[in-house]
Amino acid sequence: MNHREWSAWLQLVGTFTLLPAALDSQLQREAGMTHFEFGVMVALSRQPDRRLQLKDLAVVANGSLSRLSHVISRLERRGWVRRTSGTKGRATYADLTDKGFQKLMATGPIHLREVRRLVFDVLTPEEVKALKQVTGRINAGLLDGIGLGELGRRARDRSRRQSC
Amino acid sequence: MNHREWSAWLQLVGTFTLLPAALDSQLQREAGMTHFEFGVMVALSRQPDRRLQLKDLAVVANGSLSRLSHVISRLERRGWVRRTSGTKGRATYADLTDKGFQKLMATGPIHLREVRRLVFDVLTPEEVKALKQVTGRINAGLLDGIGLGELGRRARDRSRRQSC
DNA sequence: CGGAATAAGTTGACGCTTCAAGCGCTTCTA
DNA sequence: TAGAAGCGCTTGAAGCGTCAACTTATTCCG
Repeated sequence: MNHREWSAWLQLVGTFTLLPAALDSQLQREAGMTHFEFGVMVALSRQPDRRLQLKDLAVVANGSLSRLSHVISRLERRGWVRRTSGTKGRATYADLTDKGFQKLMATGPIHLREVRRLVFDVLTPEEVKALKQVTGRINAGLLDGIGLGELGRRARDRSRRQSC
Repeated sequence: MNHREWSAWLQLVGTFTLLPAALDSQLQREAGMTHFEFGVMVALSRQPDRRLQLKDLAVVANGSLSRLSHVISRLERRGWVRRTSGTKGRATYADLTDKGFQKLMATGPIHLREVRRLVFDVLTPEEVKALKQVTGRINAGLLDGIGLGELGRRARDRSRRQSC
């Protein structure tokens, strides 16, 4: 790891330590919700029928199913989301309620203003482009890794089982 | 917020959701420590005498004093760090023990390999340069915000006091 | 000098995330 | 068609972070 890489690494660590903390703190203060919860609600609001199966929601929101289940319970308690037992077997859907949609409409602009202030106001258009490219590549690797990891694990489990 | 910015934002959120999770998970599994704890120990190890006052450690590690106090307690329980009441008044120092240093020597390479795999292996040298530049600018803004906030608060408090 | 403000650090409670275990539908497959 | 395996989801406990309150030492200032 050369000098430039090390210094880039320190900066990256700084960003993913400070930025989520800043966003969470602001959303918590001004809207009583987490950044993750906000992301979940945004994902729901972008669907035509404002609903999504938990399994898919987990992928979109980059979270585990377990985490999502807890989060949906909290959002349900606040009346922003409702669980719906889907018609097909074990599927569970999360529906954004009207109250949840209104909350989102009220919160969105506040949050976006903060994002703009903390991120895009300090970057030139070329830097934005570079940011998108770099994070895109890192994420591809991360998601790839997960995919490979799961497949690998399953394959391993299967072969282990066969060998017994 | 235009289209390119929005897409860059989604990628950035993905990165700071997935990357810390991946790093924490690996460090937890293979070394029984958090990424933040690792960072704290690295910071200590870089000092000539392997010690740092908590207040300064907090700045270096991008964490609150409270968080640090808890973390140091945990590290102390594992024998990797020792608290030392400094000679000057209320200062408290954190000392990296020999055991802690050895642990760090054993863990460092494992972690760095993962960092390389997840981040630098997927980036070209130009992208590394861009990453450093962009995150550097964002962090400057974030720290500035804090700095301004504190200075602002103090100035406000002072002027309020004077006006009474 | 003496009291107020401040700075450094600690603590405990509360909320969120993770991890492991478990439950109940499906879908294979023998 | 019955049993096994897998999937989608839930749950409870344990660990970590944050916040607010508190303690103690220090500095400022009249």
